[in-house]
Amino acid sequence: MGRVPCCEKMGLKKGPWTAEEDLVLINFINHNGHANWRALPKLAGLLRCGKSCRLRWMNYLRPDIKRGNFTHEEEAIIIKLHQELGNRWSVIASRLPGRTDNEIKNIWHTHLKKRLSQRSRPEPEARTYANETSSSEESSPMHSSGEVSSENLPEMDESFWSEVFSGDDWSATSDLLSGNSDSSVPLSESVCLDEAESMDFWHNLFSRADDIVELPQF
DNA sequence: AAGGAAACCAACCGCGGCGGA
DNA sequence: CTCCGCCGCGGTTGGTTTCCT
Repeated sequence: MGRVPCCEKMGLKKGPWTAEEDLVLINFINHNGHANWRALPKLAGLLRCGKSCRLRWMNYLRPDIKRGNFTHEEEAIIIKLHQELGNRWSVIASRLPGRTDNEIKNIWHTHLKKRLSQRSRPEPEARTYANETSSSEESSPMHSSGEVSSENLPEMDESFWSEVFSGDDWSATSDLLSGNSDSSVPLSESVCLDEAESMDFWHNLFSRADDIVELPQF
């Protein structure tokens, strides 16, 4: 008896999501919604458990997610709400539009908790999160919340996609995207994006993927 | 330049709550 | 009323990246 662990079934994939899995999930949800997470991976043709799909969507792929650094205002809200609510991350997240409970939880454990505990002491560290956030806008592209304008992005027309998604050969696509392909220039190299740009690149990409990538037949 | 330590964060696990049968 | 299945939540892990010595 007992609950069957969600990924215990044979053949279900675990670990980091690939770009093509993301696309399949996004396309499926865009077309069909996510009324039933349990059934979704099967219908979408993903070798993932529903839980994993839900987590990926909720924490990373949702279009309304705000990426990038937390502002001081957001941090203050988190601290305040945590004082009021404790570890009720989903409630806290609901008060911060665009932020996920997972993200808030991570920020809390990695920065805010530490900072609060150090508050009574001076901060000798050269590299504190406060320093990062205060300087991020101007100095750190990785953490910048600034937008990468679409004109900076590579043109993603049909030929781009036909190159990236050549038929049903997803592994080749993966190789191309990850730069493992020895037969062509890796995408990451050819477009020379830093991390923040990549993020926007993928957001742009996802928003346009609908028109280009066919859903698996089911 | 290299190796170790610390930081970061995506993803997994397991439990509790809720709703339908 | 009870059981069962699903969803959502919070805690935790582990791989990767960055920093420090």
